[in-house]
Amino acid sequence: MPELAEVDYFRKLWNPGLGHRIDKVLIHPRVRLFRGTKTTQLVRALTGAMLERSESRGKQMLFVAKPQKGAVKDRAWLGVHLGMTGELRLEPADYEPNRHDHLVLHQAKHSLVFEDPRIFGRVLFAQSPQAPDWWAKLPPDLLSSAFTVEALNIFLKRRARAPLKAVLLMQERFPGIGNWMADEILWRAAIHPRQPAGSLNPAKTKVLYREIHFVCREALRIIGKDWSDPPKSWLFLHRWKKGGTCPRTGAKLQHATIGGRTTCWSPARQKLAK
DNA sequence: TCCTATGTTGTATG
DNA sequence: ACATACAACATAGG
Repeated sequence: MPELAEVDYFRKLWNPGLGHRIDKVLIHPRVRLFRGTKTTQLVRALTGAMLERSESRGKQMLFVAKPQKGAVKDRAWLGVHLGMTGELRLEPADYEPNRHDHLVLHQAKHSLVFEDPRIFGRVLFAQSPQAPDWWAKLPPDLLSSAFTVEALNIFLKRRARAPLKAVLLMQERFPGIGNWMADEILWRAAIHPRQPAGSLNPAKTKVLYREIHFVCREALRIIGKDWSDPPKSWLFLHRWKKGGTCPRTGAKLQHATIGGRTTCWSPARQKLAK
């Protein structure tokens, strides 16, 4: 389920483990979640290491651990992506992994668990003095100063013929935006999800930019804090309801597959513009 | 049985 | 080379 705010919520669930040693590392025998990484190296480096800090950027998370005394000096960098069904949990110290638990970090007081039934998620790992490229080269955060209206406009022009719904899902420019956030943003901006990305005038581009900011900021504040629901004034709470109506117009919401994903919009509010 | 699911990626096509 | 579209990945639940 995780997009920008949900990812940050899950990241913070592991906060009680920060500042504590990892005594044991358990890996699911089916290592699909670890594709592209050497699990033996990961287990060796993290065992005995002290979990120092974590960050999230878009849908990616990073956990940094300091190896035990006497071991190599390089930090251990653990990358986590939750895919479609991934979750992080905090469990008791003696926790035994279940069927869908792929990574379990045992500590003295807790176990840090990464569960993912569909295995669309991913774990990355590196041991190096500096953050590895897969972390350092991520696109700028949508709330950072590097994400400007100009940057938005350039990207929209390059993806000119694609529907905006599909474009907002592109992580290379909109890290953290997923299916529900894209629908929420377009609904607020009163833009039809099929509107070609290159067809927005400067005023509409600014509106889109503003709503990207609004949804990212408020989602982090509300959902990212404690998984609270956003207010009823958001599309979020209405979009999957049977016979759901637009909280602004009261008209019936519409659904269709756009950009390969089920999309919800309010036809009374979001009209295709020429 | 068939359809759906808050995501990415490899591949085909233009 | 670049942009776009879509099947594939894997599991559970309606």
